[in-house]
Amino acid sequence: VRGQAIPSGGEGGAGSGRRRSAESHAAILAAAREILDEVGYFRLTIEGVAARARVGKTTVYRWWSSKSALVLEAVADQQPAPAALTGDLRADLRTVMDATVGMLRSDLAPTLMALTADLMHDGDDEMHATHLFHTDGEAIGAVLDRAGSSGALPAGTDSRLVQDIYIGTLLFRVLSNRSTDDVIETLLNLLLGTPERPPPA
Amino acid sequence: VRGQAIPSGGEGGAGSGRRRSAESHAAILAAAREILDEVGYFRLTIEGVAARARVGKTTVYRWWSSKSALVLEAVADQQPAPAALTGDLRADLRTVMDATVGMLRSDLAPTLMALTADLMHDGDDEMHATHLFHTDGEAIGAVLDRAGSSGALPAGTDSRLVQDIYIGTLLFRVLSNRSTDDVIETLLNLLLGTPERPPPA
Amino acid sequence: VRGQAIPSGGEGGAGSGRRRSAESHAAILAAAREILDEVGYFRLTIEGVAARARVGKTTVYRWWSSKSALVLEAVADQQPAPAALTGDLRADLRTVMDATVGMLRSDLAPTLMALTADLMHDGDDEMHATHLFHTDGEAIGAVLDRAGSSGALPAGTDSRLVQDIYIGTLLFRVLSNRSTDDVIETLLNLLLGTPERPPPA
Amino acid sequence: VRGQAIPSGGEGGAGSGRRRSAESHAAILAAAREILDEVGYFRLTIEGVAARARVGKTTVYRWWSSKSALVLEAVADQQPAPAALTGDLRADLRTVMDATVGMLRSDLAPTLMALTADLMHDGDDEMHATHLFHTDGEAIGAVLDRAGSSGALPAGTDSRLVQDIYIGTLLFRVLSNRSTDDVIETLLNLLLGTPERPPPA
DNA sequence: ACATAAACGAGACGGTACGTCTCGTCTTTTG
DNA sequence: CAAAAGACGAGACGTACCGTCTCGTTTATGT
Repeated sequence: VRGQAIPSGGEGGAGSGRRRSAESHAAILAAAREILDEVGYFRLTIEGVAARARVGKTTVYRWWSSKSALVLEAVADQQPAPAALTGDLRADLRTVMDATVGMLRSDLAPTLMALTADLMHDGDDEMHATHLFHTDGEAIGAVLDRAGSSGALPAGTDSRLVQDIYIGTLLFRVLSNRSTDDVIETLLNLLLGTPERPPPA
Repeated sequence: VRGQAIPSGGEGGAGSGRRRSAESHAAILAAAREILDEVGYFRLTIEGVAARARVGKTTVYRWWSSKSALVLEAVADQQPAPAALTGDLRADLRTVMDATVGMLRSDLAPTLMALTADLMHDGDDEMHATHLFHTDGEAIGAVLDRAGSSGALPAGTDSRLVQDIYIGTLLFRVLSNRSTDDVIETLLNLLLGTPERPPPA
Repeated sequence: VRGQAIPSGGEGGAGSGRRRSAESHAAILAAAREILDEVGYFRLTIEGVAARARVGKTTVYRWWSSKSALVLEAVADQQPAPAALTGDLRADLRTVMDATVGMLRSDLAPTLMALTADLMHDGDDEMHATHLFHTDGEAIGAVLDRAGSSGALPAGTDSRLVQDIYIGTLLFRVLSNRSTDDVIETLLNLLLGTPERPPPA
Repeated sequence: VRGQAIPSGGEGGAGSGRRRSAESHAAILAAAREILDEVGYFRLTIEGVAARARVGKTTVYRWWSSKSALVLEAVADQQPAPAALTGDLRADLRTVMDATVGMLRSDLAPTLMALTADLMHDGDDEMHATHLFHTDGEAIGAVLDRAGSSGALPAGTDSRLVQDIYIGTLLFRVLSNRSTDDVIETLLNLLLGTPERPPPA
C-alpha cells in the first residue's frame, strides 16, 4: 500500500443517458475513498459504494471481485511525501520513525490493518504486515545503508533486523495506545550509543 | 493471551437476582474458539457462537458488547502452563520469548491481525490488543526484576521498554510471516551483550 | 374480500431494473393463507410466511409494510366466482347476502376480528377492514341499481346505506357466532315489504 | 367486558407462608390500565407492566396466566355511566346509539376488539363480539321493551334483531371510518316510520 | 418467639421474531 | 447487446419479549 497509481478514466458531465464505463470506474473509486475516510474499512459496503457512486452494484462487481480488492486499489495512490533526509544519521532515523508513527496514528492505519487481515484471511500468503510497512522499512534501510557505507555504524549491523525492531516496537506502542517518544530515543541509543548523558532506559 | 476475565463476575452491584451461569460463559468462549479455528475471525458470527454454545443470543450480548470483545477474551483465555524459570537470565528470557512466539503462531496470527484492526478501528480506549500480551509482558518483567535485584542487568534498565521492544519485534516478525530465531538472539545480545563470539547480526 | 391488488405494480416510477416477481408474490400470499388456516392471525409471523414461501424476508417487507397489510390482501384475494343473478330482486339480494355470509364463515371470523382490531389500533386511514367487503358492497349495489332503474324500489333508496346495513348486520351476527338466516329475511322485508304472510320477525 | 370482576381470592390453599400482596396486585392492574391507555393492547407487554408496577415478572405470571387474562381484569370495571332515558322512544334510541358510537370511537374499542379476537383465537367459544356490545344491546332492548309494552312499536318487532341491525350497522360504519349520523336517522325511520318529511335516504 | 414456607424483587436463562442491512446473483429494461 | 437498475434468496445484525428458572429477602402466620 502507499504505492503505485493504477487507474483510470476522465471526468465529465453526468448528463443524461448511459454512463461511459471509465466514468463509472473513477466514480466508484472516489466513492470508496470517501467512505473509507468517513467510516473506515469495516463499515464500508459494496452497496454503499455503489449508491454513492450512483452506479449499480453489478458494475462494482464486474471490475472488483471483493471489498478488499476494491479498497486495495482505491487506497493504492495515497502516497505521503517522502521525508527529506539531512545526512545526520540520528536525526534522519528520528525522521523516518516519526513518519512511521504518523502513519500508524492516521486514519489510514486501521484500514490498512483490516485490509491486510482480510487478505491474510483469504489465504493470500503474499500479503502480510510487511506490505503495510514496506515504505517504512525501505526508508530505514536507506538511511542505514548510507551511514553504513561511510562507516558510521557498528560493523555487522543487520539492516533488516534493525527495521524489524524499530517498526515492531513502534507498532506495539501505538497498538497499546501509549506514547512513542521515549521509545524512539531508546531505540536510537541502542544502535548508536548514548550521546553524552546516561540513557533514560 | 492467557489471563484475566473481562466482563467480571458482577461484584459491587446491588442485584439480588439469579447469578451468571458459569457453564454458559465457558460454553460461549469454547464455541468462539472452535469457530475461530474453523472459519476465522471474519466469518465468525455472534449468532453462530450462540448456536454452537446452545445459548440464546441475548446471553452473549449480555456479557460481551461486540464480536471483538468476545474474541479478545476467548483468545486470551487460552492459558498454557507458565514455563519454569531456571535463574539463568539469558535462558529464561529465551524461554519467555519462545512462549510468546508459540502463542503468536498458534493459528492465531490472522485472528490477531483482524482483531487488532477491529480494535484500532473503533478506538475503544478500554480494549487493546495489549491485553493479549499481558501475561507475556509480566513474564519478561518478572525475569528482569529478579535479575535486576541481583545486579545482573545494566543500571537504569527500564523493564517496560524492554518488554515493548521484545514483544513488538516478535509480533511484527510473526505478522510478517518470517522466522523469529535470529531476532531472539539479537534481542538478547542487545540487552546482555554478546556472549563470546561475534553476534549473528 | 376478493379483489384488488394493493401494493400495486409500481407505476409512475423511473426505474429500469428487474421487475417484481409474480411467482414470489403469489407464493407469499398462498403461504400466508395456509398459515392463517393452521395457526391463526396471532401466531402468523412474517418470518414464517417467508420461509414457507421459500422467499427472503426482504421480499415480503418490500411489498407489504406490516403483517396486517399482508393478511388483508391474502384474505381479500380469495375470490369465489361471482354468483349468477336472475333479475328477481328478492332472490338476487338473498344470493349476494349468502355469498357474504359464506365468505365470513370460511374460518375467517377470528382472523377478521384480529385484523380489524389491528387496523383499528394503528388507525391507518388508508387501510380498513372495509376492503374485505368491497366486492360484497358492489354486488349489492349492482342488484339495487338494476332494480332501481326498473322502478322496483321505493324512490329515494340510498344504495350505500342499504349496503352498510346489510353487511354490518351480517358481520355482527357472524362475529357473535349466531345464525344469519332469519336476519336475512328480515332485512329483505325491511326493504321490499313483507311478501304475503306475516314476517318471521 | 365492561363488567364483572373476576380475579380470584386464591382460597383453598393450605400453607402457612406469606399471603398475596394486595399492593402488588393493585399496582399491576393500575400499570396495565395506564399502558393500555398509552399504547394499546398490542403493544402492551407483561414485561412492561411488571416494570411499571415495580414488580417481578414472576409475580404477574403467578396471578394471571396470559396477557389477555390480565387485560380482561384490568379493563373489567371501566364502566361508562348508563345514559338517562326520557321516555321519548325516538330520542332514547338516538341516545343509546350515540353511546354505542362513542364507545366504538373511544380508545377502549381497539383494546376490546383485540382482546375479543385473542380470546376467540384461544378457542374460547364463550367469548364473542357479543360481549363487547352486551351493554349496548341491553340498552336498546330496554328502550324497546318499554315502548313495546305501551304499544308504540309495530307488532311482532323482534328486539334482538333490531339490536343486531343497529349495532352491526354502526360497527361497520365506524370500521369503515365514515360518519354515523345519517345512518342513525335512517335506522330510526326504518323502525318508527318517517316523521313528517321524506326521509334523507 | 420463632421457625417455616410461600410470595416477593430481581434478573439471567434458552428461545423466537422483529425489521433492517448487506451479500452476491439473477432478471429486466434501455441507450 | 452490454451497462445499469434493482428485485431476489439468504442470512446476520442487535433488540424486545416470551415464559421459566434461580436467587436471596421479606413477611405473615401457626405452632
